[in-house]
Amino acid sequence: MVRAPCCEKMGLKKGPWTPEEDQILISYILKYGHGNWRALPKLAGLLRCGKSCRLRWTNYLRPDIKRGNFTKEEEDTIINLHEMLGNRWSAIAARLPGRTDNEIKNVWHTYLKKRLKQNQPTPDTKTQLSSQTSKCDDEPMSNPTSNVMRIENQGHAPVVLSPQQSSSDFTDSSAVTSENLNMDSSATFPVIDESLWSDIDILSSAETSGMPENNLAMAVDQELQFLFSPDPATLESVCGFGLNTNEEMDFWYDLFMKAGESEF
DNA sequence: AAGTTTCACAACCGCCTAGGC
DNA sequence: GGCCTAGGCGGTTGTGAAACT
Repeated sequence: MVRAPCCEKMGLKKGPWTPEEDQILISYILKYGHGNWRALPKLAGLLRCGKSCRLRWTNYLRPDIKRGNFTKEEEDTIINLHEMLGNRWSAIAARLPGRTDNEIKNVWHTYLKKRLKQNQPTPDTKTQLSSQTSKCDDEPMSNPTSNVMRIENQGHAPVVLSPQQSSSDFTDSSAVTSENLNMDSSATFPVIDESLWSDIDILSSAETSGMPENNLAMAVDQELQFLFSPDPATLESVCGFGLNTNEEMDFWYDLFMKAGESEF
């Protein structure tokens, strides 16, 4: 892919924004909106690239942004969500109204990570928990095997998201706090690996391409056994908490029917 | 008081993906 | 189907302020 020339080469300004630039950007967006970020700076009369304008707006100028220190509740929420989601800052930000992914990321790196380290268990207890901790501090602590854990919490039970869904799909839900998460922060959930969805895509296309039902059932069976190992009870618990939408319910129901319900 | 280090956060960079053509 | 672009995301850097020596 051919990259657009950087701002400086285009004679565009970089670095901190001035109050005048802010004012121009705000008044333009309030008047005309931001349909096309690339065209916006030109139309607004700013010597900035569209990307810079977008970042300035989304991270700083947006009227719904909450400025000021994070409350204890917000910090706990970030910690809980980070434990579940890892470094998916935008997903975390979607659950904290008025906070941006950039702000949350900064708070995490400068403060919360250290706070967590201070509260970290002693080496003994650490050994016991070793199966739940990852090599990297920034990786989800309850996610020992997968690259990305696609489990999100929608009020009560965690939701397993398909790749077509994002946390922003749930922005209508109220802000998540450690209280209304309604969960034990030490609770761990079976991990859904990102590869699950691609595997299921493959199986789905096999289905539509007319793979014999028995073969398909076996393939799905094996896939699920593998993905949800170590034991079928784990899978059962996955079904129990993961199916919060009718679509998901139907999807998994179909899948399990084909795989042979008795197995689970 | 001056120099150095650490902290906090805004901004940038580069990669990825969806969607249009 | 392949190319291109815009927008989104996470990682990293730059810089001013605060704290420390």
